[in-house]
Amino acid sequence: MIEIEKAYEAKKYEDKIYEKWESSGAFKPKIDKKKKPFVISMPPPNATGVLHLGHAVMLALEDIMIRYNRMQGTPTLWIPGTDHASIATQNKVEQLLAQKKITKYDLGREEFLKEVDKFVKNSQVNIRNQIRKMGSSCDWTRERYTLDKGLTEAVQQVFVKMYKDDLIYRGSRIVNWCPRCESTLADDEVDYKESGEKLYWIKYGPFTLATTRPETKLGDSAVAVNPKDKRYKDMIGKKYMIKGVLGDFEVVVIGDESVDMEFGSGAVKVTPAHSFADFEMAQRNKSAFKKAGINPIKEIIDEKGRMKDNCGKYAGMTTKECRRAIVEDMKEMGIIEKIEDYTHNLSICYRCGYTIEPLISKQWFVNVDKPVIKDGAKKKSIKEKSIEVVKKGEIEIIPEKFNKTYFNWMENLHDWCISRQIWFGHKIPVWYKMDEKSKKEYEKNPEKNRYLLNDKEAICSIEKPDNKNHYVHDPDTLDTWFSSGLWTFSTLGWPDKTEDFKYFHPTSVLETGYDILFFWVARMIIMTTYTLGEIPFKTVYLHGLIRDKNGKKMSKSAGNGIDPLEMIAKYGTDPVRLSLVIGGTPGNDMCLSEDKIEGYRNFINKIWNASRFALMNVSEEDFKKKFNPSMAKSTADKWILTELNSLVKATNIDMEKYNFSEAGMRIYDFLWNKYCDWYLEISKGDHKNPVVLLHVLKTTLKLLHPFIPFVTEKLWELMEEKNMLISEEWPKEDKKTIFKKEAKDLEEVREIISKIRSLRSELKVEPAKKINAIIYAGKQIKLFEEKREVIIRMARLENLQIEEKGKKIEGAKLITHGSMEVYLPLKDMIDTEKETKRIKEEMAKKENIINSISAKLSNEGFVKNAPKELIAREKEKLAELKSELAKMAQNMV
RNA sequence: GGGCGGUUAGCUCAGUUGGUAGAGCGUCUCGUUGACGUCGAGAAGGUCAGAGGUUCGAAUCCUCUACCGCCCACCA
Repeated sequence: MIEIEKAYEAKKYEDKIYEKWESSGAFKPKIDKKKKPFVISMPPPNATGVLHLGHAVMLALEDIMIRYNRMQGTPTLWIPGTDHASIATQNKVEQLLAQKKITKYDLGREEFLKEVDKFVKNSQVNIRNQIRKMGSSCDWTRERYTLDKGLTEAVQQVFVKMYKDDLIYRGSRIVNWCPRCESTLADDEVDYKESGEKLYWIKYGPFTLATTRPETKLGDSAVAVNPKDKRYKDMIGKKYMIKGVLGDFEVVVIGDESVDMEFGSGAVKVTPAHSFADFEMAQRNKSAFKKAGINPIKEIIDEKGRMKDNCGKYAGMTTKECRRAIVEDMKEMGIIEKIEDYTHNLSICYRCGYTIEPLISKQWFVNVDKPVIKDGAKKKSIKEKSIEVVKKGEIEIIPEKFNKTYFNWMENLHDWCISRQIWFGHKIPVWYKMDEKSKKEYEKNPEKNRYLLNDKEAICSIEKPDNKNHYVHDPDTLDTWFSSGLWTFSTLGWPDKTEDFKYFHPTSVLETGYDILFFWVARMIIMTTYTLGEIPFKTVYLHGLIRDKNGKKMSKSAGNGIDPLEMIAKYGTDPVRLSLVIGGTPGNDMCLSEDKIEGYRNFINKIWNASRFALMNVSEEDFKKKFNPSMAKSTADKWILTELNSLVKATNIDMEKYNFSEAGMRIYDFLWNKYCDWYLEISKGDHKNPVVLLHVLKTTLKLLHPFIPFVTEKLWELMEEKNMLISEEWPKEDKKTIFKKEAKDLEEVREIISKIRSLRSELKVEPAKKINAIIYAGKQIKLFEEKREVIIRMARLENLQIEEKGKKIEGAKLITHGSMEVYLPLKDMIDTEKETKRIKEEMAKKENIINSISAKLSNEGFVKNAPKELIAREKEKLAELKSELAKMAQNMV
């Protein structure tokens, strides 16, 4: 007999329990080549900072999978780590420096990177603590960081391999450029924001055309029209002189299908150097430009978003300033016809929100269409291969609906721009040969003198080329997703052929939010199938976004955010985990409120108190007894064991199908509504069986452990178990604990008690008032005799008479259950009028059901086509209802 | 513009091969019964968005409509 506190206090135990797990080595798998391991690479949080709910739900779900598999006896590995998140982190540090009025240029590259490292080290300490707070059972001895030496080597090796395969090339193309970050961005790193702008109608030689960006007129080289457009058809191929604010200039008219005849005047000015659509149009119409002798590319905006020197008096202005000035000048010249309000989508940087400036720049790209992966006689592009592994089912995406999204994205993938003009990140392993003079010149200002990097004299190599020539390292760093694309295998020691790599790769599950399916998941598939020729993971499980109570996105500005750490401090980790898992289905967003967390805190306390009761009722001696099915004595024992067995069975199915919410709910229901409300209550009477009481509880604790590891582990410890629960064996089905007859019997007792309770409540008989009851139990007389004490106590009876059968008892209320009858002599306690009304309503309800079932049974089609079992069940139900209805009439006063 | 998804109790959502609907929270009534008031007992509450179709039978499958949401593309 053990006495514990009345309420569970999470704060007192959680940190200690975590420490105990970690120091015991339970998080570290033992490599056993006879067994297939279960592996998850934790999506590495950005090294920028604090844990939010997105991380919390990720950690909760992954820890559930990990603990479940570990308890199955599978060697289980969960690798934690952090991502350097180049742009995000660099921006963050720049912001911090800005508070001290320092820019990165003040510090210089080297010093700035030292600052970033300091910041990252600090963040990592926080992140580690926060991951621990969530109870995550990951293997810290294998923790990795994308800028680790080993991972950096992996990145360089893959780059070199791609370079040798001619998959990587350096080229001048139009790119998304963020003038604030002064870097390129990948297509999917661009966000769009609706913005109220102006549409300027400009007189343009023989045309009038509409534009939102009059300042780009300085870079125009053509006017495009739709070849089907009768108005302009004859002008295609001709050259025109256009009056401009800096004097006249020449354009050629090109015909392009993409021009919308309905929009504006149907004629578009073309600025290939500063618009994606225009760039593509120029490429499609190369010959027209050539014929006209016009160079399509006229660059007018620089990397800082300012007008270039070729823009005369506008040179040096930002594009915005230039627009204002140029519109004024155009007005003066009388070439502005009208200005309209216009709303459209502005492209902005996903990291800093600054307006994107498309411009032409020399960058490194990955060719996604070049056939390079050998597949039998054929060769496949990385894009094709990545589509194939999902199509063939080698990788399964949960929920399935994201397959389509994935294919759609992959199929439309363009060459991936991987170079970033960011200081923080993996340097591109390319070296440029230069003479001494150029090198000196270059090094004075690498940012500005990039043009000196001659890629015809470039060498791709991890080490600096070692000879007498002068070499300059490529100043750029790689897109952060390049390195995270290697995450599943770079963390396992690749390119070294380590034991870890050989044993644990490919990983089992990749669990993450659907919002980074493209950013990360798709890139891991690309990079891994290309580099290793194998998939990175077998299953992708995508969770949804966490929203607030009203389904709104949580954000700082809206003030509706919930801080997981604050909730943990208030309620404990277990409730936070449960509230993030229950009610969530893969791929769907989920609402979270503090109420919900509080509700699960109550559940945790319920478990604590159920255990408290059990511990108080189990003697020293009983503790030592090992449960076996023959110890089940009473009907209640057999019922709860049968229920437990089906719980175990259903839970296992749910866990295998990744239905964690269902699994959690089912265990919740079992513990609260079956174990506590019935079995435990019954146990307070004559039929106490401490061994079963404890066995059922302990099995339930095991099932709950992946969901709520802390409280279950604490209780396990209190039960004086030697092993920690984290390393216990997961419950299996045991057919010997199925007692069909007894389980059904107890359900009948439960039903009778519920019906008496319900009637008492309907008739407003106070709980304190004890009443008499007579049960005609028929064949079940023995069962009801056995359960006499339970019925009296739980239905709050004074006297209970149990007979096999008997006469009607006049004036007593009748409850029926099957062929059983229960009479409650309540004559004096009832409001007759209300009671008559109630009975009439109930009888009407019953009649309705009877009618619909009879209709069904007299329907030829139903009888012919429905399964026999169903028909039999319906018939039985009908008979029962009819007899109950007949008996109900007796209750009419 | 292209694609995907949603619409079930007051709220948040389950519903697994089609067999007349479930949970949590909230609401109402009652209750200091030997673990728990972070509790217990009981109750009310739904034409499963609308219309049509397939079927003996539809929340579930098909078509259309309405409203909501997301992703992708981005038009000057």
